[in-house]
Amino acid sequence: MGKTRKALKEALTDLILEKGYEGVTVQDIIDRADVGRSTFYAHFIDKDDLLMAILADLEMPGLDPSSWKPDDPAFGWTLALFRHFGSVKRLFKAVASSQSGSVARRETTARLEKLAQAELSRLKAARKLDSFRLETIVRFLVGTFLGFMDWWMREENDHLPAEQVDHAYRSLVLPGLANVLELELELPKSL
Amino acid sequence: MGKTRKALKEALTDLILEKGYEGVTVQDIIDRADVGRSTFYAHFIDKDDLLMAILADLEMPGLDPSSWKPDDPAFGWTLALFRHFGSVKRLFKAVASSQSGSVARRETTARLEKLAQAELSRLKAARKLDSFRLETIVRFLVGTFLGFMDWWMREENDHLPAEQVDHAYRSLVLPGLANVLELELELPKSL
DNA sequence: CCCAATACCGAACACAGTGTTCAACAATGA
DNA sequence: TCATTGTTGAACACTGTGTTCGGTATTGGG
Repeated sequence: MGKTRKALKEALTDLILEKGYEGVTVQDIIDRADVGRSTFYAHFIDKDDLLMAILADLEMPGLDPSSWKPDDPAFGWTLALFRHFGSVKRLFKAVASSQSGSVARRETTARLEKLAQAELSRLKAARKLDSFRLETIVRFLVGTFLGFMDWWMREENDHLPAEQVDHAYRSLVLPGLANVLELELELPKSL
Repeated sequence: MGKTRKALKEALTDLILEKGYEGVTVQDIIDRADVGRSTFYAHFIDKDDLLMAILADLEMPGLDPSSWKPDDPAFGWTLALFRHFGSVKRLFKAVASSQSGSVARRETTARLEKLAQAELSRLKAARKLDSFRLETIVRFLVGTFLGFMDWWMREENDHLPAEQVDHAYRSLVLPGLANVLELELELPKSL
């Protein structure tokens, strides 16, 4: 069941971590995976396609808006999100860090924006917002989230527990949200 | 006075806006600039080098931390910063948008981080912070700033006045800052 | 005005990487 | 067993990079 595919995905994952997505050539990948050149192209259209396949392994199980209850605390799921990405750290670093291919970054951004959008429309406060302001807020939430992820994934910080990252995220991001939504949120202090 | 250099810089600026940095070839540039191939390499090492030269035109005059008074309002200069980048919109889009070459993006980030760092160390509140927390906050400030810039520079939004962008930035970002620094800031409401 | 320094030109080249093709070989399983 | 499916690697055409070099403009100081 896809031994070659798996070998190729692992090879690219490793190589990205070693020298960055741009620096990896198809030759590097097939050498590392010990696979023939034509075999690579039998499985994937190109390097980007392989990257997308790796990205597909980065599912976000359980982070499904349809499972949210109407009276869950606002943005209570950010910790689960950090935890999830933390559990696939290696993959995330290789695939969605700001250094990697921008294809994967866009994909991840799009998924997170859906999540944020769903949450905002769940809160009654969002009704007051026109689509313009709503888009601004969604971008803010997702942009800062990925910013924290990038920071977390750096060598110096990747030992930190998801709880601490989430705490920092909430202390810095949620107050702004509460401000513009005129909403009461539980705000962690102190960092 | 560098007529050829200027032609090359303008050519690349145009071309980035048309098809993105990655998609532009040296051939494209010299065709557009009507310059010989070897002439290009007589002036610049490669495409990245030319990009850096363009970046150098993106100075931030007057945004010099040494000119700040001790009792200026905290982060009072963000509007000036948005105004400045707005005035070189075309250049910024070509050079420092997240779609362009990451070289320039890193440069710009580094410059802004210095600015934020200077401001935080000016505020007494920063003394309470260890370097770890300080770095977190700096990254938050700069990350969000560039996030707002990217958003502003999009086709649909680039008609907005700097004041409105700055207002949105301050409403969303400063509350978080006030929270973790336990600081009183003038917070704009509403978005 | 002259002419030498400097800037520019463009063709040709070596090189690296991409993506395709093809004939042959290997593995597998009904 | 044998047909299917997966794999191999060499050869190829192609695009783009960066260098070299002989020759041609431009230009500014004497």
